[in-house]
Amino acid sequence: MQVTIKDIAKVAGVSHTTVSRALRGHPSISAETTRHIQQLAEQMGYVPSAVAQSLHSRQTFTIGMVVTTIADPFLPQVVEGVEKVAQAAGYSVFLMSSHNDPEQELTVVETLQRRRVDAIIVTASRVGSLYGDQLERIQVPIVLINNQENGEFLHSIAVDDVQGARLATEHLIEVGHRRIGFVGLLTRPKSNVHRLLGYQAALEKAGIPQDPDLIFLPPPNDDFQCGELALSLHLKHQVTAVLCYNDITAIGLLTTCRRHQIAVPQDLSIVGFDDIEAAQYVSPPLTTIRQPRLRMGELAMRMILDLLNKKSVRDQLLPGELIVRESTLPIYPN
Amino acid sequence: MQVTIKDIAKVAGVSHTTVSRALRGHPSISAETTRHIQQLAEQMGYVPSAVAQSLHSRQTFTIGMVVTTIADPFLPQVVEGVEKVAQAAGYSVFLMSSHNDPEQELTVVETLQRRRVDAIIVTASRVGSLYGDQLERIQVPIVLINNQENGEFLHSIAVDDVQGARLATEHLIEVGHRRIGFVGLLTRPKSNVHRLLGYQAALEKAGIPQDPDLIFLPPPNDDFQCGELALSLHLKHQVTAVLCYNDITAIGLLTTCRRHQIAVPQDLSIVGFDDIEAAQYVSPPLTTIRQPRLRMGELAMRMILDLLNKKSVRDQLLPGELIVRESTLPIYPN
DNA sequence: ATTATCACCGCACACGTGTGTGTTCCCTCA
DNA sequence: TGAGGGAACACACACGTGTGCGGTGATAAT
Repeated sequence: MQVTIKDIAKVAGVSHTTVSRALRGHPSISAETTRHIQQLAEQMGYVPSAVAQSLHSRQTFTIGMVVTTIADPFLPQVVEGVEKVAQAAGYSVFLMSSHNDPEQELTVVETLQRRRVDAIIVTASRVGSLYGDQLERIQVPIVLINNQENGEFLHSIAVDDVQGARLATEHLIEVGHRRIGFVGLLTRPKSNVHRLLGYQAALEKAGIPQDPDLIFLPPPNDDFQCGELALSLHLKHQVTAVLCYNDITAIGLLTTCRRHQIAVPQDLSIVGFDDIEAAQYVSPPLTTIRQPRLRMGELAMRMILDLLNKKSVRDQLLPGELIVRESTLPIYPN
Repeated sequence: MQVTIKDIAKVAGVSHTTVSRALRGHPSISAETTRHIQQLAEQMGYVPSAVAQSLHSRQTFTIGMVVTTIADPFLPQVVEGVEKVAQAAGYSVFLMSSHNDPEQELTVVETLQRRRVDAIIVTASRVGSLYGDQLERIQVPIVLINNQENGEFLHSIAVDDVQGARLATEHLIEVGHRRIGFVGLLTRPKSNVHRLLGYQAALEKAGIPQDPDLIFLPPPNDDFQCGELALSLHLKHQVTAVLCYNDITAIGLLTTCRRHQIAVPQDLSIVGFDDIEAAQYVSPPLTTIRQPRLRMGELAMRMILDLLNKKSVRDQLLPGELIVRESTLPIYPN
């Protein structure tokens, strides 16, 4: 059984009110009594109940972090950033997985309501169209990270997919490629379109005619398998370089290339997106667009804190960063 | 402002007691009233307060999941398993990082006490010697996953490091290797020793004399860098195969080999431990010992549930599984 | 000596929910 | 017709903490 302020009060021979005030340093309690009670609390191993405090103060100092699955290699760093800032500010994080299952998503939202979280962060979900109605009912701030729907009524932090994809494509053009393929993923509708737009913008700016055959949208599938299927871009359409929707897809393509004796980057250059951990470990190490995952998590939580303090915030669109490794090579090395 | 049972009571013209009972289907409330109130609750968007319920019932249906950092590639799957079982059982998970910082570890433990979590799961920490005293004070069940200290008073789930390392070493011996190196990590004292024991047991069983020079314990460092440093085993001591403490270390070694034009597996065979995601993506794909991470998380949470139900539980030592990929090769291919 | 001032502390209630113990009303049966 | 009983609900309190307000005693001011 846990020690309460009443227990301390009984031992100290005062009311629980006095104990409460002494522990919080209230000025109307004499210095001596305060010291005595604090010492007593220490001795008795008193730990205040956040539950009772929450009931009274109507804040829980908890936030809900909703992910599809924490096993997605993109997410751990984001969560790390969120947790870091949250902990420093005295908040704790409920981690909840939705698994892209509509029923579980509803359960998650309902659970967060029951738990009276002070705010919610949602990553890479199709929130907005699916269970946006549910979310609007909730009275707490919500921040979306890389969401796949336009929810204007909510706050968001996202990477600039257009700029990132353009940067990657420009890199390929710069080193001499002209037949450049794009591998998209239909499971991420919004950012897929944006990355495609960035790819096209770079081509257009360079005066390279667009060829619809070079845009490959595999049927919804495992990200890795989508990359494997994309080999046809090289075999059928003779592209010399490919921009993949993300690193997993790029690694899938990379793996298939090895199996088919296609040398990367000599025969085919490959660029990914995200810069997950594994990107630097594959061989050849993957050229990619880095998303500042840790910072995105930190920013999301900072935004939450601002919202809770009634400060005004504005949505953030963060630039991607080109990380040149060894999976891309000038087509005509000089 | 959230709807409470009192609000419903006012609208329905009954006491809040009746509302409470109606919503829980108490038999002493008439069927008609029950139906009416439940319908009213639905309409008014009532969501019960877990905070108030916790205060009354003295259970929070939350558990604390303590990790060093969620960015460790070993952990996401474990957390996934925990969260999955927890959610199905109506529990929510607080994710807390300790960052191997003693001060933060204390903060974390104190926070979990304040939050009145029903149980705690700790992964791969030096718990027991460091802040074990703190943990013993807590009255809730604690389960450790792959802990690095012997805390006999606590419950644990761990992979069989001895068996796993023996399995890996036997594999190398079986394909013809006799000069086999071992790369350990001093940052994980307990499992490091166990894996070393497994390695030695396999050598002994095969009648291969032990050579202290082949056991390499790099100074505490980044796991990846430890792998890089281990190249000396090959350069100085002519080993033909190396068992690395974990996959990150193995990948570090792999990367350095590529840089030094050492062909893997032709010149050097490498075995890792853990089977993290990246292991299958590197080239050559890494032969390793798989830890059933998802299942370990599930088992940990199931054990928690059993403990909360006063069932007796026993510690689990799970076998590792040899995953043969392409980083190991017979020394004399036939 | 009476009142004002002040330091210090306790009473009572609130937060939202759940439960033991009444309490009321109606019906039944001797 | 009165007692007994049961159905249906309300009262009051508890969980642990925090706070407005009022009270007590001592000292200072008039």
